[in-house]
Amino acid sequence: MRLATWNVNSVKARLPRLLTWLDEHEPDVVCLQETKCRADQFPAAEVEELGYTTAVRGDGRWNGVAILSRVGVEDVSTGFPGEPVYEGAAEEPQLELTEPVVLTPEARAIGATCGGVRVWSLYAPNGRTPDSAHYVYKLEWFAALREALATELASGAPLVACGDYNVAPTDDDVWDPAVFAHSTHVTPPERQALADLRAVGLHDVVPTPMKGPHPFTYWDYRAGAFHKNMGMRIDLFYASEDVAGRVRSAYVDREARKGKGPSDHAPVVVDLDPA
DNA sequence: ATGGCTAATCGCATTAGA
Repeated sequence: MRLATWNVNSVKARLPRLLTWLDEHEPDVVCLQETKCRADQFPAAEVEELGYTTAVRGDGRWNGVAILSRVGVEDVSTGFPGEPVYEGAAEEPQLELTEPVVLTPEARAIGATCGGVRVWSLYAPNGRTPDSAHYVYKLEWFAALREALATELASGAPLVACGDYNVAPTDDDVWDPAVFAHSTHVTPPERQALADLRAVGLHDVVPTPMKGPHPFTYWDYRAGAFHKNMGMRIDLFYASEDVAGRVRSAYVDREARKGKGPSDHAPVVVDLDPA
């Protein structure tokens, strides 16, 4: 069974590359993040032609997550209990004041059971700066995620929680720790949030880099960062113990970051032995 | 050759990404 996670940075802008990638790599399950489109605008028909059924969550602007599967999609959860609402959204001007503003959680998580594995596609809040409300929201989001996944893990079912975590687990997971000294993605509370997730029974399946010593998954579009391998490992594949024990291989497909019109993230691909 | 941002939006400038 082949699973993958990929922040595509707009599924519409990336659709030709996504379809080519699916055709070439033939994954059974793909978790997508930053689809940046409403659920009803997701190109479901195009991926269905390649044999995939879809579970999609998107509210139209930023964010957006999806699961593609050719081994079934059952028991879809559009989000998890306790998802925090980002209050900063309330500061945006409202054009229509006739109705009270109802804030809903952003489209950052979707779960489904695919081929007997509980799969979550996750897109953690960025955090922006460590002194921002968005950073507080990020930590709250991780805390709620931990509770939700702990509940699911208690059932004993095989589980995968993969996606763009927006946290580099160690200093080895950023190209230059000094550059991130006062930034999000590397602060002790963010790394503790990852440790708290591992503490409830999740294992970090670290992929093999296809080049260089670091399995980076993200490179900024600017300043030739990819060319210079100025990257970060922030797309993570967390798995329950039994799934982690079935991992035959895991790698970063940095080929998908090359060429014209790539996402700024590369897919992480994980092959599992049969249960 | 993998290159110096990119995508979406009530757009021609702003916001967000990380």
